[in-house]
Amino acid sequence: MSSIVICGSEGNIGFSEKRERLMNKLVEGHKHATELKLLLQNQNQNPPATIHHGGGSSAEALLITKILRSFAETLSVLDSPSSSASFFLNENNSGSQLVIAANSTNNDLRSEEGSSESSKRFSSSVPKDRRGTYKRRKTEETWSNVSPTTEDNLAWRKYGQKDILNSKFPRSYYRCTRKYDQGCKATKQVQRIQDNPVLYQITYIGRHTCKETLKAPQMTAYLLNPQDHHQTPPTNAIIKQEYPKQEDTPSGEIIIAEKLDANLWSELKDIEITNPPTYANFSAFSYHFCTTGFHFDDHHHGESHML
DNA sequence: GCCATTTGACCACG
DNA sequence: CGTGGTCAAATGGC
Repeated sequence: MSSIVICGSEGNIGFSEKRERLMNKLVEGHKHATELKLLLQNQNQNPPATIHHGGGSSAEALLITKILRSFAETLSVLDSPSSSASFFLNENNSGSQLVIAANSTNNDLRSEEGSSESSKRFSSSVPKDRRGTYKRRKTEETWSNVSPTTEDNLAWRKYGQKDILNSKFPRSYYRCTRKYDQGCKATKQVQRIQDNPVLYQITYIGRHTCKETLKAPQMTAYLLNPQDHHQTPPTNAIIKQEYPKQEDTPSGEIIIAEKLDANLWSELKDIEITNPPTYANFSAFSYHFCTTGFHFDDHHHGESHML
């Protein structure tokens, strides 16, 4: 199962309710599978020598991995705009993810609703010296995916968080840790999907121009094959992860999902390594659809959003 | 004390 | 003028 393309259908309006129920069921299933997986892991990790990454005896773990992946994929598909987006399975890192090839009319994380919070700290009326004028970049290569985890094994530094209009969850802004070292302009935005808080919509803006070091060498193999660089989004693999915690984690399930995903990843490595062609094909395929020249004109496309 | 995150303020843009 | 993206002082963890 390397790549899946689901070409968007047209307005399935009457389906919203069914879809919601479906999603609930799927989330539930995902949760159960997660628990099962953790159970298995615990069993297998008790023995002193846990040399193997991720733990878990291969057969069961693999199976659960697949199950979880199926859930994640299905959820992502359901959770995606019914318009003209395409979805791809992206296995480059932490478990299963769907890459949504941004289409020209929509690009963002916006979608959600119900805002309102104002936790002002203390209003310091002291005017701050104003930092140099900064330009907001307008056209950058962007791509996004939906994932049960915010983790992607890339080195990011959080530099901001914003409450978004009509969004229940804030959006977090990350930049590459090498921004100042190496002038890397990659950034990403992470936002929890309102109708399905188990999932995060992660939008990457700009690709890494830095040379990163590897944190987990094995991961590199996956991240990208250098050969296809017609448009290589998140090129290099990374090193360290800078955000050990989730943006907002109201319930424990997300954490579980994340933990799980880390393990998923290590297991997926095995899968992929034994199946190099699969990955290669997938990789080329997926990235082929990544967007360039994206505009930050969110305000206009209220209709295209994740439900 | 250093470094990453938080968070209010500032700024670009529609 | 409202909204979202970025900056940098304040804060917190190690």
